Amino acid sequence: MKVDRSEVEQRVQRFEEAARKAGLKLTHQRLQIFREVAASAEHPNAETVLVALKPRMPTVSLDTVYRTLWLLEDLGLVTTLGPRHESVRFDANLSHHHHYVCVRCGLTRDFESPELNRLSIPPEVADFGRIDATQVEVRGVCSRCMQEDPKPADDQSPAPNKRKKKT
Amino acid sequence: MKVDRSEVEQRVQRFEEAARKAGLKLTHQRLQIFREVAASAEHPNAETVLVALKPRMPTVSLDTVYRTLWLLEDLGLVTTLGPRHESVRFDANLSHHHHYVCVRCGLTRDFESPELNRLSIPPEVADFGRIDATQVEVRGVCSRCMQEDPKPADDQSPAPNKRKKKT
DNA sequence: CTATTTGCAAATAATTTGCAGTGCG
DNA sequence: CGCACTGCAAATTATTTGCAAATAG
Repeated sequence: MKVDRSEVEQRVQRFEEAARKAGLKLTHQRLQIFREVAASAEHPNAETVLVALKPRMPTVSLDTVYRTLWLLEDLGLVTTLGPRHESVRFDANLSHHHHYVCVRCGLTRDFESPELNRLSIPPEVADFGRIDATQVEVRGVCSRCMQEDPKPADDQSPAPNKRKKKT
Repeated sequence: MKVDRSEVEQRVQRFEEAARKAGLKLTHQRLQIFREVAASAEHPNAETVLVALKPRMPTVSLDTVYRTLWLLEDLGLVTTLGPRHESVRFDANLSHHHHYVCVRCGLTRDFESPELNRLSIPPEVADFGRIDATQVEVRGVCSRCMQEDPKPADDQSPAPNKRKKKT
């Protein structure tokens, strides 16, 4: 499943601009790695990106792919699915519920809502396959983290290359 | 954050019954591990469960915790948050969108819905912290996986102890 | 030119597995 | 009282890091 060529070009352009603005070097690797994620609607992981890149660039290494992808995340040009470096978490709540997740510390809390239990999903989603369940995920910064540092999570200020820490 | 004692007891009872029905041994470790997850609203990971258990059971090992937690998942008594053994996936789609996720193979597809972009979140959720975004996750089994094996995902049939495979 | 970035290989972290002893049913 | 279950230690997988060589600007 490919993303529209025009959309890809637009994304790439946004990247080039952001990189330039942040004073980052526009290397062949970075361009290709970003293009790969931007062109895929499959939400690839690092390994997948590497494999897709190999034919074009036989020498890229997995670590460069990782470094670039996290860099892109820092720049706000890609997001991640699922918990970042975190480990699997287990949930013994079997009733239909929804989640509030703190994007800083990973704190996750359940909440219930009969209304949210009955969302109407666009009909085209059914084309992807069978639908078994529907859940709302609310993302934000929890009260505790807000106290520690009230800066906005979507901070676009020029602070590239910051390294992520373990939780 | 603790779960109601009565709720915990109910969950434990459900576990004991399920284990007995499946012919599994009700060991001290299993009981305690389940009780720990059942009593926490924090969705602990294996490590956290282990640490919580240590005072009561200084000899439990991390691998037993893992084995038990996956067993509980097989029994349908706990679910997992975040991708199971999977790796982080990256998403270059910056517009507000939602996800369809195949629980068998991990395939993830975006979809858009102006309606779902404006969900009303229960006010008590704001108590957890700041709300930055809201996303719907639709789970199911994708068409491809359905073809391979149309069995229901919530299959409660007596097939315990099955081992999970890598994706 | 020269600070960034890359590729390699070795280091970590999370999770799994083989095996011998232990205990539940 | 046997076979499922456990604990240990070693294996595997995903991701990160140190460092010398390569390269964008």
